[in-house]
Amino acid sequence: MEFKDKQSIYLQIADFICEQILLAKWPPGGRISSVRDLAGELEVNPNTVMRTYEFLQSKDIVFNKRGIGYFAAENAVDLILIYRKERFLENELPEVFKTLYLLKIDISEFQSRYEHFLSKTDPSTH
Amino acid sequence: MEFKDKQSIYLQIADFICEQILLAKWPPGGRISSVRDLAGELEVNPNTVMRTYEFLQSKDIVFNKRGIGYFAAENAVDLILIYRKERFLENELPEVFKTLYLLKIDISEFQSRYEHFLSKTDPSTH
Amino acid sequence: MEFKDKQSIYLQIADFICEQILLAKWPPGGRISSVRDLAGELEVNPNTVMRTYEFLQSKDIVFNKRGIGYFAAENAVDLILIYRKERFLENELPEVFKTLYLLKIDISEFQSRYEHFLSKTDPSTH
Amino acid sequence: MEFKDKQSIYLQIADFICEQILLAKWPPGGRISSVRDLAGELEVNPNTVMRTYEFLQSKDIVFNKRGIGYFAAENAVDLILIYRKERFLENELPEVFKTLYLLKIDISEFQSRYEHFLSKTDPSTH
DNA sequence: GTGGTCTAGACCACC
DNA sequence: GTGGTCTAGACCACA
Repeated sequence: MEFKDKQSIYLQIADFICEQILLAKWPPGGRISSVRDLAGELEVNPNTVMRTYEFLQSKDIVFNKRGIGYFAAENAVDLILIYRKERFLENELPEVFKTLYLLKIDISEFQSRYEHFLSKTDPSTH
Repeated sequence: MEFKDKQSIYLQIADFICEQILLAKWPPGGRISSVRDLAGELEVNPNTVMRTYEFLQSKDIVFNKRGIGYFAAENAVDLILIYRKERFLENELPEVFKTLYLLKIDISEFQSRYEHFLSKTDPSTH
Repeated sequence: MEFKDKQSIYLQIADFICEQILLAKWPPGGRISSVRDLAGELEVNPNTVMRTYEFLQSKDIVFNKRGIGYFAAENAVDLILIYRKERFLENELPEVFKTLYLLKIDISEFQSRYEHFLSKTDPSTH
Repeated sequence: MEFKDKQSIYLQIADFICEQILLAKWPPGGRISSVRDLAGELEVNPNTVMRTYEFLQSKDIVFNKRGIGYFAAENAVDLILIYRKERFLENELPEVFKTLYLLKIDISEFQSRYEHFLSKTDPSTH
């Protein structure tokens, strides 16, 4: 996994984990990778993964069983959707709207670009 | 002016200045606020504004007349449009698409929210 | 049985066993639950119960007959009282006093809460 | 400052800071020690203090001004009182009551010990 | 094996 | 100067 510079690695890992859960690759209630395993897989320091897990635990998206490991919460999908939707609608979307407006990008151009994106990502919809 | 945590203050100020120019509130070729004035107005350290001006100068959007002050470039609007459009299409838009997809936000919901945004921002279009 | 995060599980089980003995639910000199049974009942790993028994054995509160099982010591009640009283007066009480002082909780409030606690726990005193 | 073994250092530092604020030694709204300074003073690693500050920030007890430092929140005293009172009433007090009951410690003995504690801590009340 | 904490030291962006 | 992040490596308690 490659990381971007603009955001801290441990938050990028958090987003990655949330996506795995949203896409049902990691089942709610199930055990998730151990700190050391995930660190090895992503080629980062275990402390960095630890930070990610602490962050997600503070949001109740994952929880810990002592000596056993971390687990995705049963309602993890809902919590992630709430958390990301809030972040998106409150912070990101207004910025996008402002930029569309300032750059005079038409909604139809936006739409056609989105359809192009979809056709690459999720061919099943076509 | 309030600043967000996720992005550095000097870049947020740079965006603010670009918007003023795009919206024709600060005319191309005209003198822009002095470092000291703008710092006082935005309640930030003058060094921070200085950094913003240096950043914009490196992009040729503003220039400096020694001892007099900073001025918006004649072609500032074009430069800003190029700069922001590139940033938007390359970096921001893919993220937005991914989020729309993950959160299952429909394009029609996006569109109606955008129209609502427009009606608040620019009543002249209605 | 639910366990708290702040203290290790095997010590919480030790306290649980001591309470059973103090409350005369497990008679001194009598056989106590097998490691396997108690582990099943509390839904923990047998190793964890094993550790509890070893800990209590090191304090002479329980002892082991090889091949038969664990037994509460004849003088278990006295030992537990000495052990817990020491821990309480030396460690816990000073912390409680400090908190009462910092939070400005009056002794009368403390007392009324204690009476409420007693009326729930041990109705025979009323 | 000396630390106990049973609780992690960064949480002990958090309690220490809260006490400073409760005792009005660190004024609400005022700047608190920088990460490095406090680390040097307490003779711990800066990362450890950093963790404390992150923890307190997550509870809104302190906040950060970028590049300037950490500040105690204006309503820090209230937040600390709420936080500690909740922790005390929900977790610690029931344990104390149970112990008083199990060890058959009389409330009058508790009270006299508390008065002795007060006379050492806060002579002004006598 | 699991997580949790701490240290040491580095580098960075930012004010 | 400030905080923020990351790495490396160590040690510990716990299951």
